[in-house]
Amino acid sequence: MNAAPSSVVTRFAPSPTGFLHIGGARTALFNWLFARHHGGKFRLRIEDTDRKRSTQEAIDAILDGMRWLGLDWDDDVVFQFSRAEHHAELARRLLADGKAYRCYASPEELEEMRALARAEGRPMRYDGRWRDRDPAEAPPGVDPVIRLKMPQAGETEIEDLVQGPVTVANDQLDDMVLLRADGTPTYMLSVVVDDHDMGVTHVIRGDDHLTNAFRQTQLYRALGWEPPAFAHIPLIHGADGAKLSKRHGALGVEAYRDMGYLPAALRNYLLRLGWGHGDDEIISTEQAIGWFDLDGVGKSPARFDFVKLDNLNGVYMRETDTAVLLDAVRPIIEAKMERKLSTAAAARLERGMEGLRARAKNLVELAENAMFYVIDRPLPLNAKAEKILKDEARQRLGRLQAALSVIEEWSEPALESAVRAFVESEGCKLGDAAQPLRAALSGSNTSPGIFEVMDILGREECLARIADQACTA
RNA sequence: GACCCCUUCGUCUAGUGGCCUAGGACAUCGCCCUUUCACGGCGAAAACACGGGUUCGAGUCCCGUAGGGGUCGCCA
Repeated sequence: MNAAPSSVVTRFAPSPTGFLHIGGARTALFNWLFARHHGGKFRLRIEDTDRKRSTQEAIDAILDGMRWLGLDWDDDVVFQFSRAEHHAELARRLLADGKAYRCYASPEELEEMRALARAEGRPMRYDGRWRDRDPAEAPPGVDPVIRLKMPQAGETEIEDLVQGPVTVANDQLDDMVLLRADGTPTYMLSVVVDDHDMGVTHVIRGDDHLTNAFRQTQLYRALGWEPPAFAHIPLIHGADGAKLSKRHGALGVEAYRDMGYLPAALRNYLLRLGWGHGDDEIISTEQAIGWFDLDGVGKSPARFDFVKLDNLNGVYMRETDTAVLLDAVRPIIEAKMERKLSTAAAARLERGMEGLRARAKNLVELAENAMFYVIDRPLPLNAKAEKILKDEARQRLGRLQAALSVIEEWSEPALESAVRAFVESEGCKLGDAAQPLRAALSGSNTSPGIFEVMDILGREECLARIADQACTA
């Protein structure tokens, strides 16, 4: 299980109590990038020691989210719970070595301790009452927890790769629980042992773990191990600067997928949240791997901005192959229609993709904008189209229908010159013909270029759609 | 409350003592392109939290204040 000490090993270690949320996704991305940049390993560990809250659905959601984001991991996924016996064993070893002790304080006692500390304005810590007490004084019938004997004087310093040197006085750190009364290991013990056993060299995680790093450093030392390098990245905040909540976008990555975002765009966005490389904004994954480093990570929390994500996603939409887009958008369309696309409709969709993708900022919007290519007549008109199709416009459409029906070659240039000639003869502006045409053909006031639309729809369908709206009286 | 951390345009950021008259991007506003909507082009407005030092010189270093965040579980 040990990796060569010289090469970089990072890990992402979510607890499967919910989906892979956006903050976790960024943490995973940074770990992945750092490992790939150094040609090291990126490993995945599921911290499922909380049996009451861990679920298989959450595990699946996290794995799916990682795959969707394109963050592949090395080696097998480690399930922390499966290693519990090993963790417990190390706690007992610490006990035998005199580096840990049994504590018989009841939950009620601890609560009193906290209440008292709060009342006196002191930090709320366990007072170490069983640290040096004779085990013979143990109350009968109480299962003890095992606590680590933390140093009581001096200070602990960590050289954080993002935060810089951070020091805390050891009297701020209480004797943490290693093994619960029921004999199961706590998170603090499990992370340290697993990170060590997995050969993790760099622990890159959220800022909320910074204070844990001090206690974990002491545990490493008690165990006789060298602590890994730490990098605590700032948390992501909501648009209003407050902690990210669901309302702010603290959603699972699958929610972003369902909203029509492209994984490459989300990756780019997340990368730029708290990390920068000069003036670069659009950064490919290859470039990100080449450029990523920890000292480019900022120290202050960043706010999540959907508007910028939308813009970035639009950029990626325009750069993505139409074939890829087609595959992604087709199921969305078929779900909307509740049936499969006919061959003819699929062909139109394919041809229309180029013009469509430039106008959509996400896949959902792309699907919506593409609907007119695949639905059957008569087309429903939206309010704007309805407004365009006044009597005058409908009559003009009737005359245009006649002009178009005799056209020899149904191609973009031929269509354009035919419409322009028609406009000439009508003595109106191009828009006076193009907009009614657009409304009749797409059922909306916006669409890709009208001649492109006509070409893709084909003569028969166009003429029929125009006839549906035209007034020949 | 205690401890730790943070603070450049509305937002993400560049900036590591003189290159800063503080740069880029998104958003906003104007103009151009244009059959619509996007895209694109050009331009505008917009920030060093505040107060003290240090220095010939500070956005960059130090101290304080204010504001924000994180942590204080037999959760992870």
